[in-house]
Amino acid sequence: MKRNNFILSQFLPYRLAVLSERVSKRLSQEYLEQFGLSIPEWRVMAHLSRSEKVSVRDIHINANLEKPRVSRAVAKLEKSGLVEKITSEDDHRLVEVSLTSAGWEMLNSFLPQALELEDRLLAALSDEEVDQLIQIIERLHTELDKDPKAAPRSRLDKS
Amino acid sequence: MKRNNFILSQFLPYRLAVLSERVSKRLSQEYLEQFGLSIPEWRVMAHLSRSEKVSVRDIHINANLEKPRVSRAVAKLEKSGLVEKITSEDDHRLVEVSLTSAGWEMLNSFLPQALELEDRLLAALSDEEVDQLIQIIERLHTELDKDPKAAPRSRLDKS
DNA sequence: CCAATATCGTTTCGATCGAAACGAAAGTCA
DNA sequence: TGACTTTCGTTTCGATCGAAACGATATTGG
Repeated sequence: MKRNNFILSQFLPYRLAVLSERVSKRLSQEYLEQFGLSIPEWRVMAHLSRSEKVSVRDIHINANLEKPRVSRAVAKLEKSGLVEKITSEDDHRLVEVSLTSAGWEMLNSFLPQALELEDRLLAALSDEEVDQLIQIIERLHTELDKDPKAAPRSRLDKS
Repeated sequence: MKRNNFILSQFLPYRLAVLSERVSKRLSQEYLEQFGLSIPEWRVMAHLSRSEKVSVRDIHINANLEKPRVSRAVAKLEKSGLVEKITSEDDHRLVEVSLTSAGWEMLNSFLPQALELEDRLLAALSDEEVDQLIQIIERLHTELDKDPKAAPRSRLDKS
């Protein structure tokens, strides 16, 4: 019956989860209201903003979504006309996903809002703190990379 | 068809989500394997480590879990004998949730592991960086507090 | 006192989840 | 070539999710 001094609200994994959920919820509220998109659907759209003719697997890797989630999100986006699916000529297993013009309209309308929300958040930090945050996140990932039991990190764009 | 320069992997909400999910997954792997607990169940246990005779509502507020999740987690924990539910004498609507001795055993066995995993992560950072991270998280929350459309923050323990 | 309202925890319901199985298509290698 | 393996995207299946409705209890206000 030993009493412990563990404090959930000061526990790093919990802290990260709470902040992340709060930020995500705030953002998803917008694209849900305005475009009826779910989180996986938004991720797919956001990823497509940089790449055309992308496979499901590519989205899976780069948008941190499990394969079934991508498959379902893409299917829904296709149904609502934001995205187009074409089976690749070269490899009939592959599907080439790309934005339709309606998809581009959605992004052109929403990306500025997304960036504005990010800016508003980051405005709470000094320039140095922003750098620190990014560096800290990177360090934590690097530490996880060493842990064989941690999920491998999706190859993130290094810029 | 305007091309945009939005980069998902550099977008703060996404960055936070990816890191948080990776950390959570790594940790939950352990308590799932060792004790068969889900994330909500672990959160309930962790919160109970500091408080006895807690209501469902209290857990809901302090462990960042929706009411149905708490209700289900507590029911499952009761079934597996880690937790006890007693309807309050004073207010028959209230349920007093508390740890059983088996529950304490679980925590005594697992909390050190949880803290060790946290330590391993934080070892990647200097002491200053740890402080910075905590301060940055706090600042971002404070910024969200100003946003009327953001979910209100669970009253977190201020220490 | 009693009606109206508020609060607590559970349950319902339709939606979403991911691990695993799957069929289809390519790649490998003897 | 032809069996075997690998890869791709989808689908199945049982589990979990949260918004809303719910019954039960407590509180409020006239």
